Formats: sequence, C-alpha cells, structure tokens
Amino acid sequence: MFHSIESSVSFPKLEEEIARLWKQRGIYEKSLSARAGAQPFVFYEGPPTANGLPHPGHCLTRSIKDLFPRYKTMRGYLCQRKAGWDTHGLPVEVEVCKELGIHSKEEIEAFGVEPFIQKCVESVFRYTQQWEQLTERLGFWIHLDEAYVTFHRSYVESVWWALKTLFDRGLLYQGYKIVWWWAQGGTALSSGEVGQGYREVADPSVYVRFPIVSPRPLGEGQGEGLLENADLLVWTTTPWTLPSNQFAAVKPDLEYAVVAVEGESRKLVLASALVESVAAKAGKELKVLGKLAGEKLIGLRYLPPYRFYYGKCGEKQGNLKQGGTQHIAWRVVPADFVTIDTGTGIVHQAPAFGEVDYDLLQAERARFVDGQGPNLICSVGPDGKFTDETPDYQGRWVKDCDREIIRQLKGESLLFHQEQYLHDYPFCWRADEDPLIQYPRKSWFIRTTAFKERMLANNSRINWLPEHIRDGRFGNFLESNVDWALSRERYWGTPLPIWVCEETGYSEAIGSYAELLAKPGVKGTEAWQEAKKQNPSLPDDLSVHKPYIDAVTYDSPKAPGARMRRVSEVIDCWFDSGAMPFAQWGYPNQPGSADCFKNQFPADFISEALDQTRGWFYSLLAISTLLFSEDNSASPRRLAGEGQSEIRNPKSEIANLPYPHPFRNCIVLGLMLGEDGGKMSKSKRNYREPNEIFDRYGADALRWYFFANQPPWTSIRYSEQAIKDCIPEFLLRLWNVYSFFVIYANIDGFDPATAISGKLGQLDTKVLATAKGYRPIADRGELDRWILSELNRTATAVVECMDRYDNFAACARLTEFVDALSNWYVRRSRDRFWSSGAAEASTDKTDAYWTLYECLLTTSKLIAPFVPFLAEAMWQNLAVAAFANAKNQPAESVHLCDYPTGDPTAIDQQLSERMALAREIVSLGRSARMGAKLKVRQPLALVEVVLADDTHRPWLEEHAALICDELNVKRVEFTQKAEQYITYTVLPDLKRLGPRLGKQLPAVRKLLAEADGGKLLAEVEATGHVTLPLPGGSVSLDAEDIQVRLQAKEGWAAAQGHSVVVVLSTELTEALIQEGLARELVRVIQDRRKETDCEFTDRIMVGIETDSADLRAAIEQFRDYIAGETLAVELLLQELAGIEPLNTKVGDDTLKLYVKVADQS
RNA sequence: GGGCGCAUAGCUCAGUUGGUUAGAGCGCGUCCCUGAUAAGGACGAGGUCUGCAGUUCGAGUCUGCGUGCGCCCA
Repeated sequence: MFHSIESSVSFPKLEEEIARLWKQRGIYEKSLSARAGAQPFVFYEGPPTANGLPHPGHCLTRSIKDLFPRYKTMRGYLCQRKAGWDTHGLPVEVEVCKELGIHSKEEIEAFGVEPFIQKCVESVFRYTQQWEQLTERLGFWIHLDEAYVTFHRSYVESVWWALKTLFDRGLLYQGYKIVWWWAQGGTALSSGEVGQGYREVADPSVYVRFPIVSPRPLGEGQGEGLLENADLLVWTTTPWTLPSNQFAAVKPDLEYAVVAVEGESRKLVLASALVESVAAKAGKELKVLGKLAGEKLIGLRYLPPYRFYYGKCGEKQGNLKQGGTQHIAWRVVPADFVTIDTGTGIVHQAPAFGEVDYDLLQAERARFVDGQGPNLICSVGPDGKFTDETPDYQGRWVKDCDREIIRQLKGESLLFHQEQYLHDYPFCWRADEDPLIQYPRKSWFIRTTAFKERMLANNSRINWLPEHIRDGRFGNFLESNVDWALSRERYWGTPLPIWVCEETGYSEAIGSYAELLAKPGVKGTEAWQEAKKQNPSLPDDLSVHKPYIDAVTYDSPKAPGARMRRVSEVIDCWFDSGAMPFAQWGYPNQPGSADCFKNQFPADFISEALDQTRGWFYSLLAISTLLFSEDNSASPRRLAGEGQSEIRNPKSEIANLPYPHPFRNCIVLGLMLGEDGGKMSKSKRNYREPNEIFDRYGADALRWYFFANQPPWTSIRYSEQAIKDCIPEFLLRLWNVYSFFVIYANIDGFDPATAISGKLGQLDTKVLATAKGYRPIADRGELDRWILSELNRTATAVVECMDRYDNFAACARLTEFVDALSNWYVRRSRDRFWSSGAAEASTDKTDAYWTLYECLLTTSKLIAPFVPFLAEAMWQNLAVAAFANAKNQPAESVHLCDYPTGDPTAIDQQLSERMALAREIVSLGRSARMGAKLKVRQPLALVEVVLADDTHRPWLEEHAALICDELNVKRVEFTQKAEQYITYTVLPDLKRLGPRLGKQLPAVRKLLAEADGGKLLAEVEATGHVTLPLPGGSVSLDAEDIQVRLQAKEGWAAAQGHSVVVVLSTELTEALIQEGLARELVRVIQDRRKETDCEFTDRIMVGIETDSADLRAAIEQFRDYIAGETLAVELLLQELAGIEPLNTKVGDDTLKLYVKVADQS
C-alpha cells in the first residue's frame, strides 16, 4: 500500500520533512560513499562572504552549483563538495568600521589594529547561521562542516607557499600603482568608494605652450622649418600636475596642424580637427601653415613649463634596448588614448598623477636598458602638498596652487588660453569637501604579463557557457592584461609573506609559519602568545595575521646585527580565493594535502555570476597558469637567485598540466535583478528574502524557476509571479498525476510489494519486469507503449542536454513529458483505472497501473537533481513506503539511484509521430468547433480529416474511435482528395531549390502560387515531375522539390494545420440536437449538485419544469443517460414540492430545475 | 570614454547551420470538465521580431550604423 496523499499539498511543509529525512539518514553522505572509488567529478565552490545576508541571487548560484553535482553523482561519478568562505578584505573592514562608527585608517590605528582584527574575525561569520540555513533549505548539498576558510592558518600558509613560489621565480616585484588617494585621510579608496563620490565641479582648464627644442628636419619637401619657433599646445584641467610633467602624448595617425597666431611670433602645434574650436575659445585667429601626421612629432623634445627636474636631467640620455640612445624624458610620445573630443590633441603626461600616464611611463621605461630609463617624477607628498623638490610651492595643498601656477605661466608667456571647465570629479565619500587625487603608491605586483600567452592558451580550452565569454569579455580582459597589483595597505587580509633586511633591503619570502620560526634569531612571537594568554578564545589562526605576524623578526643573512622585518601590506583577497584549488587542502604544508589536491584538480565544473569574470574566474586562471604551467623558461631574473631558500617546485607534484586548468567547464550566470529591473536593493524592497520565498512557495519552485525559465546566463529579473507559476505549471501537475495514481492504486489494491519477490534495487525496468502481472511492453496497449516511449525518449534527451550543461533545454523536455503524461496518458486512460473490479481482474487495468507506476518512478529519478524534494517525496512513497513491510527494500532515497538514460528499445519513433498527429487533429477539431460556435457538448455526425499524405492514414483509421471520443462526433473519415473543402497549394521546398535555382526562385514561387495546386499535384503523382516554363529556361520539379499545403475553403467549419485539415459536418439532426440537449441538462444538474453541496456518492431526485417540447423530448429520449450520469434515482417532469427551483436555460429553452438528495432508505 | 552582452506577444522568456503560418508559459477572453475536484482541460485574441541601411532568390537569424538597457573597466 501507498501512503494516501492529502488533497491539498503544501510543498514548503513537505520540503522541510524531506530535509529532516535526509539529515537523519545521512543521505548526502551515502550518495558519496555509494560512489566511493568512482571516477571523480570535481566541483569547486567559489567562496561567498558570510558577512552579509544572502539574497535570491545567491540562491541562483547555489541552485546551479547543486544541480550538476547531483546529476553527475546519479550518473555514477564521485563528486565531493567542499564548502568555502571568503573572509578577508575591505568589505569586512568596512563592516567593522561601520559598527565602530569610524572611517579612516588613522581612526583604525587609533582604535588599535589588534582589537580591530579581532572585531574582523567576529564579523566574518556574523551571518553564517543564515547562510547555512539557506543552504540546507535550498537543498544545496555541500560539506559545510569541512569548509575551507580563507583566514585559517593552513589556508594562509598555502597562499604563502604560492607567493613564495612566485617570489623565488622573480614573478613578484615592487613598483608603483596609481590609486585614487584621499590625501587628508592618507588612504587609497577602492573603485566602489570612488564611484560614490563623483560630482560635477568647475576646474581651471589651461592651454599651455611647450616650446619645441631643436626640431629635426621633417624630410624632403615636407615643410622645411615648419616646426621652427613652434610650441606644442597642451591642455590640462590639473595645472598642479605641470611641475611633474614628463612627456607630451600624441596620436600617431591623427593629423596635426602648425598654425600661426595672429600678432604672435611663435607658432602652435595642435590637432587639425581642433584648430577651429580652439581658435574660437581663445578668440584668436589661427592660420594653418602646414599639416603633418602625429607620427612626425614623435621624438621631438620640448621645454616643460617647470625646470625643477628638467634642470637636473633634461639633457640626460639613456641606452635603448634596441640600440642607440635617447633623451629619457620631455619628448613627444605616441599614445592611442589621445582623442579630439576635448583639448588640443596633445596631452600633458604626469605619470605620477594618472593611471594611463603611468602606464605610458612604464612602456617608455621598458624601451631603455634596465636602470637607464626615466624615473617617476612626483613633486607631491602623500599629504597632497608639494615637496621640497618644488620649492616655489613647498608645503602647500596642490589644488590651492592652481591659480598661482596659472599666473606664473602667464608671466612667462606660456599660457595660451584659460577657462573654467565643468566635469565630473571624485571627492571623498566621507569628507565630501576633499577632492581625491590620483597618486602613486609603492605596491607589490605579480608579473602576470609574462604569462599572458599562456593564460590565453589556457583560456581557449575552457568550455565557457555562454561561449562568447571566452573570446569576449574574458578573452579581451586577458589580452589587455597588466601586472596584478597584489598588495593592499590594509589590515584584515593574508599578510604578504616578505621579510626585508632593515639595512640592506635584501628580501625573502616565507612559505609557512614553521619556516618562519625556523629562521635564525627569531623574535617577536610573544606578541601572539601574550594575546592568546589574555584571551584564550582567540582562534590560533590569528597568529599568522596582523599585527602579530608583524612583530616576528629574524636575523638578516646580509648584515650582522640587522633584522629581517615583514613588509606591512596584506594582499588582494582575490588572490586568496583564486588559490583555493590547493589552499583548500592546505597544500603543500598539511599532511596528505598533496593527494587531495592532485585528486581534485582541475575542476570539471564551476559556476558563478558574470561579475566574477575579472574576479574569481581570473584569479583562478592566473594563479593556476603561473604556478602550474609547463614552461617556465620565460620567467625573468632571480631564477638563478642568490642563495634563495629552497624552491619547492610545483612541477614535482603536479606535473606538466595539460590545459585547461584549474577549471574545464564554467557556467557564467547572469546577474539577478530586482523586481523593477534595477539592482537588487534592500532599501528598494524589490525582491523578497529567500526564507520568505521558501515559506511561501518552496525551494523546488524557486529552483525550477531558475532552471526552467531561461538559460542560466541571461540576466534574470526576480519575479515572484514566475516563481509562483512554477507550481501549477510543473510541480503540481506532476503531483496531481502522482496523487491520481496513489488514490486509485490504493482503491484497487495495486500493490507492487506483493508482486515482486526478488531484490528491488532501484526499481528499474529490469526489476519491475520480474513482477507478477508486469507484461512486456510489446504486449501492452498502444497508449502504454506510447507513454513509455515518450518516457525513454525524454530520458535520452535530458541526459544529452545535461551532459552539455544545458539545464534549460533539459527542463523543457521534462515539462513536455509531464504534460504528455498528465494531459494525454492519464486523461485517455482514466476509464481504465475506473473500470470495476480488482486490479488482477483485467490485464488492461494492470497494464495501466504498471505503466503509470514505472513512469512515475522514472520521472522521480529524472527530476531528482532539479527538484530534489518533490522527487524524494514521490520516491519515499512509491518505492520506500510501498515496500515497507516487504522482505526486500529498494534504494533508500531517489538520490542514491542511477540516473535513467533511456532504453532505446522502448522508443517507438513512429508511434510518437503518429500520436502527435492524432493530438494535432483533435486540437484542430476543437478549433473548428470554436470557429463554428459548436460546443463540444453538441454531438456531431461526422468529421472529415484531410491529410496531405497518406503515410499515417491506416494508423489513424484504426484510431478513429479516439478522435470521435475527443471531438464528440459519431464518425470520422480520412481522405486525401477533398476538393470541395479545401484548395491545394503547391509550394517549393526552398531549402532544396534555393541553392539550385537562385534568382529564378521568385519566379517559380509566383508560378506555383498562381497555378492550380490540385492539377499540379495530379501531374506530379502521374508523371513524377512537373515542368515550369520560365524565361531563363524551363524548370522541372519532382515530388521531393515540392510541398503541399492545404487550405480550407470558405464556408466550412474547418481548421488547418501544416499538413492536415479538419472539417466538421455542422448539419444537426433532430437526434443529435436532442443528445446535445441531454448533455446540457446533465451539466446543469451536475452544477446544481455541486451548488447544493452534494457528496459525490449522494443519490438525488430531479424535477424539471419546462415549456419546451424539445427539452421534454430530449429528457424522454435520454432519461437513462441523464439519470445515470447525475446519480438521479428519479427524474420527473414536474416541480418537486418544498424545493427552491433554479431558473436556468438550456440552449434557448428556459426551465425550472429542482434537485434534492434522495432518502438513503 | 572603452569592452562585452541584451532588445521577439500585456508580462517572463524560447527560436537549432538564413527557408514558406515566429513559439511556450503566465495574464486576458470564450468555453469545456465535475470520480485528479478548494483541482484539471481546450480554444481564442494579442507580434511592422528596437530603428535605419546593406548582403541574399529569401533576414527575427548574417553585416554595418544608430537608439535604449545591463554588466565590467576607465
């Protein structure tokens, strides 16, 4: 027996029960142990941060991350799922600062780094409980209690190992990074913070002359002397950066003009396209003397407006790598970023105060032999004030000097024009009077650029979904790779494990805490010991964090008595997460980690949202490529190192890895938007909390919504209605079939437990075939064979879809199957289940039960990875409960079963097509009825089905009864020649004829359209071809070249499909009308039964008063039918005393209807 | 400003290498069923496929330009 099912199901309640069951029985763990030793399917969890509350977007990621591991597990793979938490970084610090009501680094220092870090640790897991609850409620199976945590000591040490490896290979270096700098607060701002602070301001905009120094000749006939006495005209909105000028940039392929200024002796050079606008602005006439390409200007030297640096090294030259020498600075250089949108087409370059300017300096420097190129010029201190290198302005806030600088330029006749310029400029978001400046900070970099080609090669092997990520967003990003700015001048993060000699500057990297402690003369470990003593609850992991790790020093090997001290920075937390393939195991320091790592590398599958392109996806790929790529010969410098500590070569354990690594397949999820299409935002309340969604609709509804409504990479707008709709569309529809089965199986005593005596396993077809009463599929009726064919077709298709990570298509197939099962199989089979007698009584009935049972069991397996709760609920009843008292038991959970892959021998393609055709004919028949306003209740004499070809005609003729039944007609006739109802149109097969006929095709189409289709068809049938006369020679078409389209003629109740037309006979005989009336009466009486709250077993008495002779005749004619259908024991043509009548209409006739429950006696 | 993506029915979205009548679900309308029953089902209306131009015998699909939106980066 099956457990009976409550009439109305609450999925949320059901899910909670199932979740409990999983937990109690350890089903997840069993699903893994059942696959012990199997081929691994490797999944990496991209670690979320748990210091914020999860929202529906996280549910999407976690649903997809659950779907494929579940699927692959059922397919026989061993898929370990280790959870992870991202715990470092600015977001955590910001959260703690908020809590403390402080902002700046100064305030943090004042509060104390030690208590601050301790606050960070507390904050990291503030919402862990909510995250774990969500994970469980969503049915995301993952090992939470074995999660890797980025601040844990073993994780940090693993990251240190990676950094040491890079350092020892010369891939870690110190340089400058231009950051948005809040000078008053002495801190850099993250891009997010900068983005918040933009506002429109007016800044001085100046057009400044840079006199050209000794121009070289331009070449024969190219304007001799054109550049004599000429000045480059440059434009800037930050006059205070002029003292730090190093270059002037032009665009090589842009045209420049040399112009004479009215009444002035010196000429100007600027972009041709801007001459007019500049002239208009300055109110001066500019006369073009000659034009030349930007390329011709490159290399020209000029005098910068300030000589603080030029005076010292203006004449200095350096050796170029390609040979020869060049002046190190104050030259015209090429740059692609130069535009003619604003300015003059010549751009002042102060590399210290602009990121692109700095990149340009780097590029210039790279042209020179090491050590001979230009150094960064920076005349401003971190406090935003000019330094002693610019004595004129020393000690003054840079923006305050703009005016004076302009005055000075004017005094030296270097100012061509000045104006106010309105633009967006960032200010500090916490001190909004303070403008930010771009400013160079010393920073550590990873030389990723040396691995660009290898990263691209690696990327090209990754299976990205959607595909365009590979060459689009991600590929482009790799193409424009710059070295990874690794260090952060912050507190809460993995400390950069580099110790520097305080005297000589010699530095080395440390790969583990033990390695550090083993250094000679270690001191400072007591800082941590002291803290631990004071507060024993501090996690030991803090020992490798600031400030404790900063206290640890050791003897310098380079200078007696000197100490090695750690640099102060922590690292970008993206490096943490990108290191997870090995760091999650604590590789290589933790015992056994090498095996875990090797076994779980690379990942077969990862998935995160699109915003991770430059985040986790990049950090994974970059770190893996740098550490584990086969060819390291390109690594510059240091490889031969001067007595560096022993290099642990990753190649010894992870040998030459073939690409791609560290992940093979990656689904890039679209971003989830709020209900209004905007960003999800708490304050806008444009989404619902996950827990509320679970409580209202359930996790399966949410999951199905994610999987079935759109491909996962489309950005998805949160839609409450769409989640809700998943319930009736899929979940409830299947549930109703399942419920239908259970109700009647229990009534009829259909009990698989008594029918199967052997081993049950997963109750697959082979096992079911051993059951008493289970007949071979081939022996069963057509409908049974059809639905089993559909079932196996579906399984085959779903597997094919899921193997290429296409959950959307897979869901479409599942929906289609459940629709076929519910709306055709069960509907057409209902009376088989209702037929009287016990199940054994009729083989037809038994077949129906076994067929539906098998469909439901298999469906529960098919849907298990998608909607794990519903699948389990079905399995627990149909399989587990059904055999509760039997000798043998089936699989304990549907999630321990193998995924059905479809049995090809059970698939009957032809039957599938034929049934589809029958369903189409029925559908067209209904459409024709609607068109003729003939309700289905009115029986009709005849329906004629016109077929374009007779392939399926014999089969359809055998199934005439089915069509009659569905359409309520007495007779169906099939025909191919029905010229009175329809016209034939012969159409060319464009796919065939297009390539063959080309330009003749329109003429052929015209001829065919105008011709008599019936005649053409007859000709083709008779001779095998038809010849069309065309201007360019006649064309012969055979039967393959044409398609026949049927068109219903006007005046018939007809509906047409592509290759079939259904025509109704609308003629109504007296008998048909009476039968129709009788059926109408039945409906009216049934309605009345329901209105008067009859139980469906109640017998009733019916009285009808009417003036209509037709109606009375119909009642007399169909008295038994009406009484039978409505369970009426009496049907009288008179009033029933004491009963309130219902005044109603049947057809055009009015009647009074009396209904009362008959006495039970 | 740059890169990438998206734009199809009132809404949410499909649309396979270009091919004849562009699909689904919801919503809406009309109706059916009343032994899956506080369910279920059918049918219908609704589309200048973002705009313009091009390639082609043929464009929702390919190309170019524009508009709008999103994300990432400046």
